[in-house]
Amino acid sequence: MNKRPKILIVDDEEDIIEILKYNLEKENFEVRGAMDGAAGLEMAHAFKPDLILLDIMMPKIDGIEMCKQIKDSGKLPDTMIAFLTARNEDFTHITALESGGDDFINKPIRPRVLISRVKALLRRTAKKEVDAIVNIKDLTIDREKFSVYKGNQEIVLAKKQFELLNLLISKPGKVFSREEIFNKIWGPDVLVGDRTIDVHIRKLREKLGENYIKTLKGIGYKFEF
Amino acid sequence: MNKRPKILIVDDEEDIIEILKYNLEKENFEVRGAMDGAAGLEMAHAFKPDLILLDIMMPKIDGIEMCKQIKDSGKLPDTMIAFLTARNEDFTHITALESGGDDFINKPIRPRVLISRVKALLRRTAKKEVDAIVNIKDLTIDREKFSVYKGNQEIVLAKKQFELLNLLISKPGKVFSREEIFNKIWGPDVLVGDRTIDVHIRKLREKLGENYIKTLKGIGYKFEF
DNA sequence: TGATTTTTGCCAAATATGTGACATAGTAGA
DNA sequence: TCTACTATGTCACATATTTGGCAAAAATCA
Repeated sequence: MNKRPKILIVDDEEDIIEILKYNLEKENFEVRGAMDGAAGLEMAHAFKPDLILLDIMMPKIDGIEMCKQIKDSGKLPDTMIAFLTARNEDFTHITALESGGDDFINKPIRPRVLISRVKALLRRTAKKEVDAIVNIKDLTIDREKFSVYKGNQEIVLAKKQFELLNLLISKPGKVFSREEIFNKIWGPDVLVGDRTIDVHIRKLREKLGENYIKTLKGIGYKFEF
Repeated sequence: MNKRPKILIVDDEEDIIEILKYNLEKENFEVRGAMDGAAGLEMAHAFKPDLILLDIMMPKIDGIEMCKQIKDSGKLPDTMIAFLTARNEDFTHITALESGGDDFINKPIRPRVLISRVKALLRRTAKKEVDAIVNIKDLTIDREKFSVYKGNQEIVLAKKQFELLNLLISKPGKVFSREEIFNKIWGPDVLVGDRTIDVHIRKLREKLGENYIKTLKGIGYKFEF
């Protein structure tokens, strides 16, 4: 890592901020604090931290609301948010994750745990790229050149076949329902029979081999890796 | 949010209803009140609220019973239920959770807290999307990949089996009545024999192992964690 | 114990998908 | 223009898998 990661702590208890700050600075992070949601929001946009540690229960704007505003604004796409919560607040956990938070850390906070969680979260930030060339299993898909290699053997795919493969590997492992496939490849208006997808899948399988595309009956298809 | 969320308050103290109503209406919610469980049930089905605030201690039908009846009927799948409880009633917390409640709000009620909890709960309703990946015991359920892992052993489930498991773990520990399961998985119209669920449960148990799904005779099934 | 409910093994019906043969349309090259 | 070729889509039928159901056995409750 080339620069000191920046962390913003938002909590209405000054003591907590101080303790966290002390521990994190010891690990060479750059730390700032804010004592309520409004101040936190402002500082988030000015300071552009890599990570925000956010207490849920706060006056004025609560942590969840603040998180939502940050995530919705889209202005800090690379900032991770972790909630600080009291134990036994299972419900808030769920809401917190739904608001777009990336993790939560239970109070009372144990410094060791805190540090390792923080580091783990920052590692996640580091890699976030989408590429024109995807390698998966022994396949290489080049979205720009419109070509697919198995090992270094080129496989020529027809357009629909390529689109289909491309869709499936856009989220390897994810199951795509037939409906989703129709909508994404044929568009919502085109009307084709329901055997059509099977046929294309079959042709793909003929060219690629049997061990890439898996059928889940009644559910859809997925690329297996 | 496009429409005014509807809230039903059920409490045997008129004062409480009035105070809550006043505060919630100020926030632009549509509020109704009922003074006992029976009336509450009736109004719940007629009014179809987004959220029910439910006192636990009530004459005739208590709050927990009322909650159970609503959740078991499966007819108001999108209605959240929050209990109003006096502090230090931990034991009721557990029962209340198992009855399917979604949150608790402690009395005495502080309007600020009330409002923010209510908003949080409604946010949950709106964004129906739950986490794609759930970990529980040694199981990992990935809703996107439509797959289940026990440790790192993949277990392949058929659609209905997956749906069933998914329902059960959506509230671990909660007892799902057969009726609720029917309504949620088959929908209110489909007609299948009442041994059908058992059969699917069996197949799930065959695949997962015996220690996950517990039968409560005459009541229903639950996922034990 | 008897009554009720659930589990289980076995099987049948319903459904979804795979496959081969074929129709159509578009395209490139002669 | 014609021909040969390919991509796409369709159909009918074969197959595989899932789902639902019954009845006997087992478990549980009262």
